[in-house]
Amino acid sequence: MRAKVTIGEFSRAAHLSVKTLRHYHDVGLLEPREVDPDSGYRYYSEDQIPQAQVIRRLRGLQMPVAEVRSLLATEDAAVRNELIVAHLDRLEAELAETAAAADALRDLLRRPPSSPEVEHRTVLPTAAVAIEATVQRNDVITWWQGALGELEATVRAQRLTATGPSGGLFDSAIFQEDRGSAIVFIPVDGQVKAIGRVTPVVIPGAELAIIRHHGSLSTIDVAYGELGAWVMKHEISIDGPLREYYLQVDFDDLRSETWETEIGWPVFRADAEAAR
Amino acid sequence: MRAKVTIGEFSRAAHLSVKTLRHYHDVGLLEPREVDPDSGYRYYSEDQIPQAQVIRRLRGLQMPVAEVRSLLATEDAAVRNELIVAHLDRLEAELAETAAAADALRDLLRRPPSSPEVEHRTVLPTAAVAIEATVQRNDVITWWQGALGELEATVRAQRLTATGPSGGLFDSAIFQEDRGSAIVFIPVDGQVKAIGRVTPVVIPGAELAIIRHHGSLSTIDVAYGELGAWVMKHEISIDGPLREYYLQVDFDDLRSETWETEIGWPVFRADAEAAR
DNA sequence: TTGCTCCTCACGTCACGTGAGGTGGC
DNA sequence: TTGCTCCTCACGTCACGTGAGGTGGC
Repeated sequence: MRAKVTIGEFSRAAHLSVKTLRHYHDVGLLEPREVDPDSGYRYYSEDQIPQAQVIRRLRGLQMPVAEVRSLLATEDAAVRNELIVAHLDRLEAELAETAAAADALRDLLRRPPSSPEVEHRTVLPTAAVAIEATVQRNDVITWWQGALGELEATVRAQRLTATGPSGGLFDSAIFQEDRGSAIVFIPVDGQVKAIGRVTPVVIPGAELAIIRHHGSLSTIDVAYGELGAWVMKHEISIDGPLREYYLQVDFDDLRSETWETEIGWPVFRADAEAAR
Repeated sequence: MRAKVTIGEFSRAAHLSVKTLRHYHDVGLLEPREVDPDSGYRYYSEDQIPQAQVIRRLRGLQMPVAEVRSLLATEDAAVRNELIVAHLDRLEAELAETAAAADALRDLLRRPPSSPEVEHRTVLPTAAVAIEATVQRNDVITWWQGALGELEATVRAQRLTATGPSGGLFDSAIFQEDRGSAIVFIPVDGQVKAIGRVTPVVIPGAELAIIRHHGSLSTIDVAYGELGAWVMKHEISIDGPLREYYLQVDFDDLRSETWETEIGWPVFRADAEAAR
């Protein structure tokens, strides 16, 4: 025995508003079992309630409607559950991120205003193995981790010798337009075979203003801000990719306090300006 | 010495996209220090970077733009920091909520499909002390906790005797339109003085289909669904407020497994239908 | 002078909510 | 029959992103 009920009644049992149910019909997320062709009245069946509840739960956990829909289209219940659990795991990681960001902000508020120590450096062209890609701002960190891992594996496999710390070049467009070119590299000596995404390159030389960031990468934006302010104040900023050098790393924990990172900002006439 | 820089350069140092900076100008969240009246070019000052960074952090923590703006308008730095810390605390509570919701969903997926035990009950009109209000869906739980607390305090203060478990009446509109009337009550004997929000009322009688929900209130929607499906299937659902009775409570922890709650759904002709 | 940077609209996105104006069902 | 429920537009909200078409500065 299966009853058809109006949208209002279904709304009460599913704990979804009438407006929301109509919206879910429009976008094909939850279709009423029957629609009266004359009146347009939607009729739901009592056995659609569990479905509606799962939708409500997933939306409550910020899963996008499109994702919920494709998830529910999955026939195999086991696969479906796996997808949900995968989302929950991602969510958990995000929660940890947010909690860390909150901590970082609390720290920031307590931090005394520091006068940054900025150093000038002339960097010469350097042979290296590198991975390059066009990345979205939000994907940078994930991409960067994977790419550095692949580079290190390649260096080990080909028995190359690193001639300096690993680093990265980040196109301004990544910050200005949320999308741009990025390169990570490890300087090496000798003959390199291109494998996978890894290619031999020469990292171009540059005049850089350099600041050192101690600790978690989640607060590196502060160092960027200090360095940016400094080069602006001295009116020596020029266009070009921003650089990072990873002096002390801990790839297992990006929020570890053991990280030591240098940030380089392209400038001109370093020597003349340094005397100011 | 204070330099004026273009939007693009400021963007790199602040790690905010050019589009975002223009948007923040439009909505008055972060105004450039200077705007060229001819070209419309925006010029930022290097000393605006810390401000931009705080904005970026707060937005990263989902603080609405309007809230960020009013926060930054606060002159007193100590007050400002307090507001931020308050937001972080709220956020933390939300994170815990989300984590619990994720757990609840995992449970839901593991739960075997139960055949709900539904009972019919004729409830007689009952004298009670009560608090009533028009509530938004999102505020229901907060309101409900406060109101029940106030009721209990009143019962103790006036040395009244509870004649049954506390309960609530929730207008359908709360679920159907996200906003409606809600009442919480404690049945009592004897003379009652109206104090604060508390008034003496008679809770109307009703024919109810009742289901019992064991454990955390965060999964009570499942019980609502089961009960709703049951009354729909038996075609005896009628309009009227949904009811709850709190048999075992633990106000310190809404997610405690010790909660015992009855949900009542208005129905008609309970006896005739019960025979089906 | 070229090419890059900056500008202003206007519209799109996401997941609904709001409200007007009207009809259907018990 | 009344009043409640349901319907369909069309537009609003929030925080930007996208893209067209055009101008300014080194």
